[in-house]
Amino acid sequence: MNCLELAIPPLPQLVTIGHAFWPPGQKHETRSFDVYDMLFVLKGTLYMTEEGIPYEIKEGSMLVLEPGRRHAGHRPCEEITEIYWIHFVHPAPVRTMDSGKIPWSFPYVKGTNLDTAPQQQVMYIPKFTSLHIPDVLPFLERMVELHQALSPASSLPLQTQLAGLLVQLQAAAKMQYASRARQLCDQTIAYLQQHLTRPFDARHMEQTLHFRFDYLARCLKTYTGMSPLQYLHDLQIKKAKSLLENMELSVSEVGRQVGIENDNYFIRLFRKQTGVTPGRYRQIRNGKA
DNA sequence: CGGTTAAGCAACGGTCCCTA
DNA sequence: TAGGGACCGTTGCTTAACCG
Repeated sequence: MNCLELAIPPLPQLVTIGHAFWPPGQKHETRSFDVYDMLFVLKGTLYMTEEGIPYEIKEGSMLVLEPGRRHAGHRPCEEITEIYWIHFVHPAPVRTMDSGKIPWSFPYVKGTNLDTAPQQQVMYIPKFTSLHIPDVLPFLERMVELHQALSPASSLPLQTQLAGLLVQLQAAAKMQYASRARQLCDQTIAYLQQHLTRPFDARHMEQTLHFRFDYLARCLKTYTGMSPLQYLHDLQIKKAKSLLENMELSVSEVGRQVGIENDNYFIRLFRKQTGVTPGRYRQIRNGKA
């Protein structure tokens, strides 16, 4: 399934939302404008074409029309068709990606107290997919309600409902189409993040995730290129970097905080991953190099 | 003198490759 | 998929040098 990759921040901003029942014979107008148009079909079928590509949006499906593209209804509805539409503004998608190839667990660099701008991140929404309607309907209904009684008290909740809906769509894209190997890779990453400060224990990981260690390691390597231990070290060194930059802890204490008791080993590992020793790294980052 | 870093050594365990 | 073996990385320990 194709997903649109949108850069955040900023978060998408809602322009309008609507709920309608289209009678048989009604067809979407032909137009091109600079907002995203998200269409959810609850009953019936809507026929939409975008830049010459036809879509049949059946009951329980959604389609995202992109800004700046020409879209039109290429066939009238054949029955009473219940739809929700949402218009929101946001820069054009960075790219379109197959959901199976999205690096869902790629770790972002976290902001620190020295940063003055948010780190650039991305979000994904499915371009065209079927949905579990009970998951998204509460968001749609609440948004219509808030939009109808728009006021200073409801405008922020309305925008947060849109964000919640987008979270739901992203989660659906991730879960519905991820292979078992991909899911196991994500579970392994979650395990490593949760057990960051504990000594690595392959047997405990097997028992927790209910798969043989060999298989879990292979799944992880397929999508991250790293073994479990390598991935764990990557997480530990990232956390150590943050502690060195932002806390007044000794190198030994930083090592302990990230789960590496042995000073010597911590320094060697840090140097191997970053090319510099922990003390040197702190000097460089604090501008004392 | 204390904190940090480097290096050598040995034991252990993980990884990789091959075979059945 | 499992097991065996070679290789290599990790880990803990020790010693020593450097620096403020």
